[in-house]
Amino acid sequence: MASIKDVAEAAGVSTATVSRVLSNGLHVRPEVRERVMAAVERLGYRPNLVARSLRSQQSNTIGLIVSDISNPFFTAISRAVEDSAYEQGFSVVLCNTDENPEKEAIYLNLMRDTAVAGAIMSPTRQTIASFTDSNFPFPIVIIDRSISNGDVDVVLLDNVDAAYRLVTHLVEHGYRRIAALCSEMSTGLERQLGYEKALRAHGLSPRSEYMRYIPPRADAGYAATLKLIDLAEPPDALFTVNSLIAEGALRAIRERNLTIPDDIALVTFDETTWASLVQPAITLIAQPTYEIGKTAAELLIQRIAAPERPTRQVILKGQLIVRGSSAPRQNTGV
Amino acid sequence: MASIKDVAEAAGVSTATVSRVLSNGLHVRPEVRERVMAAVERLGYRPNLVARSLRSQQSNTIGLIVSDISNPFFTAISRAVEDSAYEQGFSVVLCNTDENPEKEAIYLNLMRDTAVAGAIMSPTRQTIASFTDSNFPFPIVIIDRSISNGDVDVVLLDNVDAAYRLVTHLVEHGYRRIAALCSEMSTGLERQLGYEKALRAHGLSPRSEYMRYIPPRADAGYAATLKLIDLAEPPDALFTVNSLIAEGALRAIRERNLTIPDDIALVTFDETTWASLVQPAITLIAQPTYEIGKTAAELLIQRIAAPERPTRQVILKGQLIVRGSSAPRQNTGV
DNA sequence: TAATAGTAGTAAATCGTTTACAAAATGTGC
DNA sequence: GCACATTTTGTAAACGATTTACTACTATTA
Repeated sequence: MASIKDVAEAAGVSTATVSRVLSNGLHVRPEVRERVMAAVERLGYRPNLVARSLRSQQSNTIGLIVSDISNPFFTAISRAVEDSAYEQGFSVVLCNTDENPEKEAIYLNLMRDTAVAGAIMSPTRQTIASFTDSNFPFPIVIIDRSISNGDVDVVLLDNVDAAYRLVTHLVEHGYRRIAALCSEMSTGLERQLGYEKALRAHGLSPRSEYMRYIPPRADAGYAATLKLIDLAEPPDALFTVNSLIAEGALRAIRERNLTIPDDIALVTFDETTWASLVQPAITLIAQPTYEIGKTAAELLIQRIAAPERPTRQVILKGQLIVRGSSAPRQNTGV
Repeated sequence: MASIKDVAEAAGVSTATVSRVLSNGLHVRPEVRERVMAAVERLGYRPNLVARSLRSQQSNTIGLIVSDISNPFFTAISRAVEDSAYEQGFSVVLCNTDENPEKEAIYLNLMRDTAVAGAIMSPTRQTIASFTDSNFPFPIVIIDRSISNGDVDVVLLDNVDAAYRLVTHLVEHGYRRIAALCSEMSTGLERQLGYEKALRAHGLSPRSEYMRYIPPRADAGYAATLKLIDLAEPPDALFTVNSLIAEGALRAIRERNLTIPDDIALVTFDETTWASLVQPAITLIAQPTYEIGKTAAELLIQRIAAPERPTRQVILKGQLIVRGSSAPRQNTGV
């Protein structure tokens, strides 16, 4: 494969001149530039990005570190990140952590060792706890989860507000015994906050037996929902904090032959294909996933260009999409 | 950040010795090795992978080039690829082509310029047509689509067989007017072949008005299904070649207030969350997506280690999952 | 004891760029 | 035609690792 040396030789100039022609074209006679370009063309020369990266101490690669790309939320984000990166001439290294801090640490080290230009990540709880901005030798944008200590760029949903609106919607539609399936991620906790705030705002008090912390997985949502249904006084509505938990909940409700929303209403976070296809369709808060990913990529690329600019926290609002799963409660009161 | 030079200095040896300690440990006195390791530890030294890559002319990165990571099929594959890569110490660069040959070419050039160890790709039609194995300076494994010319590693489904079984299942359940929504990808064409083969094997002849070529998108599936439904003699079953088309088909069927399977049966390819959650659930051929991705990654990594080994074509069978959307046809014959 | 083999370590070349600096060429004003 | 500024070009040193060629030392064997 032709190197810059070959091009220089073929054009009868030094490598420095070739480099100048290719980078900015400054301080090069038009005639020489033509000769160089011709040689580049003829030899099919393409700059070696590894060498460039070594010399310039940075690359055009960004890392995307999420818990699981199979989660539709992160799938959409990754698509948005990759699109934006492509537009700006960056490429994306994909990393799944499975919420495992060790895996996460390994990936962060990899980022460092390969001199990435920056990374977008949804950190595990441990990392959030120990986070300080000086940890990393490259810029980072945090998505989805909030970081209390540390001055970083962040893009996330207004979770408290979103949960508040979702639960308020349930109350307004006549539901009173509203149970919640939350995860222990920061996201889940904030949504719990919004849930409780909404209950209180409408004169209802949170009941501990209606509040469960579970891992964000369908099987966990399934198991927890069965337990809720089997309570002496089962809930008349179920609030879940993500689509995987909701999926499990739906399966459990179906298994017990309950009707949505007559026996129990179901609302959740995150728009998915299935949420609009099942009958009744599911009421939910749609996160602007594509926009989150796009914004994160833009923030990152801007910071790469200007490391000293002040950090930004972008808080996006969710969109309440009302569907059949939370239709106004018939007849029965509390 | 500490370099190998700093470590060498700190340990009072040359950089070559440090390198040897870190790579194989050969020809180094235990005492010296200890000193070096201590220095590595103390300085928190981590080898610079860019430098290593430049010197060794290859990296531990592999490319994954697919049409769209949002397609659940490719989401699952990417997860499997990333898992396998992680286990073997490789990282994955994600590329979406949107079936655009130019984007694909840009990505392939990027792979070359960054000296990736290899790539896994689902090529666009144009690339399939012009494919020759000598095209690329790095190993490639093709997934999902078949390549006629060129001696490459390939992992794909036995599409003809899968489609044959799916359509045969419909026929056995009493359906006779079976329409097909195919894409023009090689995958779609092979599935069409299986569809026609199955019809003929059971004494039915393919009807051109029941055969549509459409892009693999939900909106296209929706539009095409409406047209089929509005035919003078509409089909009594619909065979679609992927989950996106099926999604559109389902929405169209719902819009026309038809009942599945009484008015029209629906079968498709690819297991998705929604296919098992809608009622009736959808009969389909589940591709072993995780296995496809895992196998592809393994083939690739093996070839990276041994470039001269003979190529392999791994053909996997799909799994027919029978559900309500193709329940045996009641009363009415043809 | 000398020849030989093997081990331990060093210095320098290499991978392909970019860039600071120096040198050469060109242009300008008088 | 000379001094000086300006533009163009080349030289060589990085970047940070690996690897080769080579030297020096130790141990083994006849």
